[in-house]
This record gives sequence, C-alpha cells and structure tokens, in this order.
Amino acid sequence: MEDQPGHFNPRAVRLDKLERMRETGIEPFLPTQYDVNALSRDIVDEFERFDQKTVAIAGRITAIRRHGRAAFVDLLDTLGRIQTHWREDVLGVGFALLDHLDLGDFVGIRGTVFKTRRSEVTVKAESVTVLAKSLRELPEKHHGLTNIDLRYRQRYLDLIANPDVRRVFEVRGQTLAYIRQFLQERHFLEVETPVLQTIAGGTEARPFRTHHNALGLELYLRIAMELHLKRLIVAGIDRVYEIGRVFRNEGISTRHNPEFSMLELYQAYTDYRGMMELTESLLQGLVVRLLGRPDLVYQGTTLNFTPPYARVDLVERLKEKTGVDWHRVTSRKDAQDLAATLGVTVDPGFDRAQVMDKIVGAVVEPDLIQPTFLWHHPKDISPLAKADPAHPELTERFELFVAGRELANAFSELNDPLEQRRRFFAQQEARTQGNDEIPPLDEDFLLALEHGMPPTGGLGLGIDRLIMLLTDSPSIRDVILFPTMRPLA
RNA sequence: GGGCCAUUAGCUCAGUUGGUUAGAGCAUCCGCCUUUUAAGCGGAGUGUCGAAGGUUCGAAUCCUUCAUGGCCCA
Repeated sequence: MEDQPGHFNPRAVRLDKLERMRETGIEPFLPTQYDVNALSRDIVDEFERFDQKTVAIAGRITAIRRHGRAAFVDLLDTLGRIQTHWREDVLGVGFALLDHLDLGDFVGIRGTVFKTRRSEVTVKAESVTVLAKSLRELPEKHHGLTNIDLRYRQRYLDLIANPDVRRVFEVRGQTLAYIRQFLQERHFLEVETPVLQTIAGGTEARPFRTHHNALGLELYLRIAMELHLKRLIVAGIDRVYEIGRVFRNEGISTRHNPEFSMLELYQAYTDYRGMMELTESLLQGLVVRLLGRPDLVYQGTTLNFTPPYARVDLVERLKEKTGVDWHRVTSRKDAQDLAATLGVTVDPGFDRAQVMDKIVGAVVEPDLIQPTFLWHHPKDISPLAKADPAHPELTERFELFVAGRELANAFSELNDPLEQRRRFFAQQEARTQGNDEIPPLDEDFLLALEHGMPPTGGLGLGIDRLIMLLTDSPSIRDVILFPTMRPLA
C-alpha cells in the first residue's frame, strides 16, 4: 500500500497522512477560525442545559477508539476533555477522515449532546472540520511525561499530558491578579522600571552583563527594583509597586533560577510596621482566596497564615542558638573563626558581613517554619534600611520566613542622603577587596535622595517561592514555565 | 565547584554474574468490530542501549573521558 519503512517512523506516517488528506481536498492548515460556542467542562457540568442541543467545540484529539463504522474520539480543549461519537451513517464520507487523523490533531466538531449507555456526556459529531495537523506524537497516555528534563524543555508537552501542571500556572496567574487587586484597593500605582541598567544595585548579587551597541555601553540586567522605585517615592508617587523579573548571576538549584519574579512595593509615610501589617493582610487574603482557608500543607507541613505572625529578633536568636553576640564579632577573621567553630562552611573569600549572614542562614533560619518575621537586622548587612533609634546598630528591617525559607524582605527605608552615602561608601571597601556582589556607588540615586524622600516603608516579596508554597511544589522549576536550561547541542 | 544517581523504541519502563538475534505496555502499521472509555480481538515489531574511547573471544552490562539532567553538599 505504502512504503514499509514509513510505518515505523511516526513523523513519516503523519506526513504521509497529511498528503493523503490533501489528496481528498482537505487543507489542514488553511482554516483561520472556527466558531466555538461551548467548552468541554461546561457541557459536562451543565449537561441538563446542553442535552440534545447542538454545540460547536474545538480542540486536540487525545484518543481514538474505533468500533468499525463508528468511533469515540476524545477532544481536549482549554477546560478539559470531552468525548465525541463519530458514526459513518451520520457523517457519511466525512467518517473516512478518521483514516487521516492522528492523536494530537486539532478538529472542530458540530453535533448534538447526549449521554452514552455508560452515562458519559458525549457530542454526536454531525460535521467535522480539520483545523490543524500534528506531525509529532504526544506523550504516553497512562504515565504522562515524567522525564524531568523533557518536562522543562518541552513544557507544552508537560502541560498537555499533566493536568496538575496546568493547575500550578493557573494558581500563579490568579496570585498575580490577586496581588494587583489587593494593591489597587490600597491605592498603589503599578509601574515598570528599567531592566537594563548602568549600575545594577538595590541589593547584593552578581549581575548579568550585556552590551548596547549604539551607545557603546556596558549594561547590566537589574538585580532589584529598589533604587528606581524609591526615585518614584521622591517623585511623589506615594504608593508604588512593580511586579517583574530580576536576574542574578548565581547558581541554579531547587530554590534558585537565574531569572525570577519579585514584587517590590513602597509606601510613603509608613515604616516596617506598616509593611508587616500589609504582608500579613496580603498573604492571609491570598491564601484564603485561592485555597478557601488560611492554612496550607507544604511538603507535609501545615502552615498557617493567620496573623499576627511571630517575631524573632535576629541578634537575640543568634545569641540563644550559639552564645555569640553579633556585635562582638568585629573582624573578618573573628567571623571566619566563628563559622569554623559552628561547623558552618563558608567561602574563605567572604567578608565579615557575608560570613555572619551565612551563619544566620545555617543556625537561625531553618527553624522558622510557620510564617515568622525575623527582624532587627544589624546595620552592616542592611545598607538601605533605617537604623532603630533605640538600637543604633540595628535596623528597622524584617525578613519573612516560611518553611525555613526567606519569602519577603522589608524595612523602613533610609531617606537620609548623607547617611546613605556613608553606608554605600562603607560597602565600597568590600567591593575593592573583591566582593563582586557589592554594586558600585550609585551617585544618581543619591542625587535623587538629596531632593528629599518622605519616610517610607518598602517590601520585596519573592513570587516564585510564594507560588511554590501555594502549589506544594518542591522545586522553583515547577513554578516557572520555562526554567533556565543548558542547551542540548 | 564537589559527591551520589540517572540516561535502553515516539512515551513509560524491564533487561539476572559480561554470553545466542535487546524486551513489555502505550503509541504506530494491517485486518475485524456502530454506545466504548487504560475499549476489545488477530497480526506486524520500531533501537547509534546518551557520546567517544578502552578491557574482553564476547559489552546495554566492566573501566575512562565527555554531554545532559536529578538529588545532596558548597
């Protein structure tokens, strides 16, 4: 009948069917539209309304069960699966189309809704339109696509084969919508600030470098939005936020992707306490809206987002855990020695602040399971935060920890331009000594501050980690549609 | 960057101590079947065993290097 070798080459078989389909006058890539008037899940859920009515549906063929002169064909549309029934006595010559169709092809079907003997809601096909041909096979139907590499590289197959994956990204979309609605109700303005920057500042991280040809300019991808959003506070936009991508040139792990999404917001005339209240309201409201209750289970642990969240003083907790007073560790050597004593392995090139941060990460943070504000960070690791007047070496800053991981970071924003200059300047020493996570001094930002910035509370929240909690996902790659991957070739 | 593990058909996976021609299910191809549904019945059997070297009479299996990914550590 046709060439034997083609029988075992799925793509060749499909190309052949495409040709044979064209020989019958059907051009599968010609249609530009199809008048859909019903969706799979609606028809199934509201069968009484649709019973014996004519519908037009469209989607991808996911199963064909042939029964001689009839067949059941499953269709997958954006809401789910629905069964259709094709009969030769109804479709006439149209029934022969089945010989040229494969799993994965798109069709539009007009027909009457009914229930089979086994009570499955089904559309009796009265006309079938080929809307597109698939030249590749879909993943196996029982096990889906489980190869993790392929799931990330060919996410479209993952989404077709694994409904739970679709659910994760629905939650992600709903979360972003909820956050925007929440902030709009509080009169925040959403803005967009530059991704390409001449100085990538606002936090400490190695940036990605790039180049602008026309300007002959070395540029960096942003590592935070902080400094631009604070310029907008100077500008008089008292409540401002951005949701967007930031880029950090660091390792990849189950908790780190080189590009990830952050919410950063700034509100004038409030401080870190206002940010605590906002954080608690936002998270509780979000969890209740999405999950119907204020708690959720993450990797076997129940987490309750009902305020108020516990507060833990960073320096006090460190002292409880280790007997060490942060303020007595004054040199890089002392810090390195302390790390060694505690069995915390740190890079020998780390400066004092980096080592202390690492120690806190190892001995304090893992215990913070329920939503907890770890606060009162020392000034020397918080260069953009206001000092606490009652404790000049500490700052009005907190990080929110959930399940042992940092979810948010907030503080009373430092608005004294002279003090800010001194803090930046103090950092530059570490930079000249080789700490390449310290950004260069940003004169342009200091110029803005010198024009006057009102007292302001600021908050940064990691969107990806939030989605991980909401969807019980163990890896950040499960909540990013196309995570960074090494190319195959 | 280090340790461990994985990579076999389009997909999901077996493959014993190194031993004949590498298997199964789904998918695919041929035939039958007009309410099935992991449809069924009969037949066909797809492959650079991740890549390249090496050991051996003989390698999917043992060794080395590399590639990609995963987990753990840094």
